[in-house]
Amino acid sequence: MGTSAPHPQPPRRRSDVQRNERSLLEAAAAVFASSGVDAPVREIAAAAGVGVGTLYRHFPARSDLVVAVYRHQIESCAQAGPALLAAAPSPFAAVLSWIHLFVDFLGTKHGLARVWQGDADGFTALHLLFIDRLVPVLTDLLDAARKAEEVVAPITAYQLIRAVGDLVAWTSPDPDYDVRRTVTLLVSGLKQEQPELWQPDPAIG
Amino acid sequence: MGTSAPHPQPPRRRSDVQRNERSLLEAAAAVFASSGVDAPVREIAAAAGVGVGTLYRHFPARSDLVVAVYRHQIESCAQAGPALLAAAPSPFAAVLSWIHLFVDFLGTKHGLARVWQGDADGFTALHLLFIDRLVPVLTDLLDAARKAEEVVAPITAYQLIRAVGDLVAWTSPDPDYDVRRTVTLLVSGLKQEQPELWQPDPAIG
DNA sequence: ATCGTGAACGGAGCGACGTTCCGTTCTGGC
DNA sequence: GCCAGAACGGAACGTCGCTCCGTTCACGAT
Repeated sequence: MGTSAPHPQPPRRRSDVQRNERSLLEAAAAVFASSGVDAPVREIAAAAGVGVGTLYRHFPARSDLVVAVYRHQIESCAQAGPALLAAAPSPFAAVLSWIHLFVDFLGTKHGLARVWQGDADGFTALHLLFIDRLVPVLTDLLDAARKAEEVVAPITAYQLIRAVGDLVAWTSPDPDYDVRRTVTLLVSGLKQEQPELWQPDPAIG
Repeated sequence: MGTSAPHPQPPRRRSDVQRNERSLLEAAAAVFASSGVDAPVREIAAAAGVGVGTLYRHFPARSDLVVAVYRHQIESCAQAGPALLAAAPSPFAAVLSWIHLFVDFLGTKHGLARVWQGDADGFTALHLLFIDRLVPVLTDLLDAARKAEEVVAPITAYQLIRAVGDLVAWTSPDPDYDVRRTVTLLVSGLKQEQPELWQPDPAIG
């Protein structure tokens, strides 16, 4: 890492390209909000007044479009990490708060988590963005909480954030189920020495 | 055979109906194992040497077919509950073991959890079977662990089992992620008094 | 054995979807 | 004004879940 190319902007950007990309982003934001991130591609293209071909040229994978739409929200979530750590009464409280910030972000987008790791190869742009931006933030929070001896479970930030993502993925209006409570349960497990798994002796049958 | 009908079956069952149902179940089991529970309906029907119409007549919803295939496994999982409670060194160990039994069951069927609550109305046969059979079992385990003061978090069996289901839903070959570890983390949270959520004062900005 | 009938079958067909492909349009430099 | 080539757009293809209805066939009555 060193003198990385500052801004290798290619020669120019045609005006219609920029206009269409803007239209697509606005349309996608609207459609995502009303119909969820699983909305049909055609619907988004139509809302943008654009052909599906154009949509695919700008955003080859659905997750590319999703990250483009939500990038700034993810960014502000990432930036909230250090701030929370500074303001919270304890590192653990910061971890818990930040995770819930993340949950609120994911929860408001129906089915977002279904995208964030939906691909079989798990190599979507969303996945990458999460790992690049969010995992380091959570790692710092966890390290601080560990240093304060509030967290003892040997779990990586990646494991934790992915678990939360999975939990929130299925957000549905079930009155008997509260994701936030579950997430709190998960996070509170960090305070516990992880128990060994007792297994029945198969020989006893 | 003898008087092999202790249960007064309704009028009668045509032989071809029974034959086709058997074929479908066997084919479904094979296809589920090789291609996951999301396998195309046509593939299952073809493997059974049957038309899709027949498949749908026997199993109107995909989850009906799934429960038919896995019913006995779910059943044995349910029956393992009390046994584990009796044999384990502590009620909490029994809870943890039973949950992992459940995880192993779900984990081996790719995408099973995607079905178990896939419907928008969440009213699938699979959902019902889980609630009817598994939730009571886990409730007993949790009660025992609470009585032993090993579990203090106010979480219902339904919430816990659903959380586990959500976690396992996305089982994918990610070397950096281990569902079992996450589940253990979740369960170990049961030992903790649930923390209050600290929230930053929005006035501070 | 045969026959009639209604339940059971099966696969063509429909609509929705993701994705591709290529003839057409239009931008921007000359 | 002109043109090369980038960008467009939507028809088209393959796949999927699910339905619908003409055909087949099991089985009790005869």
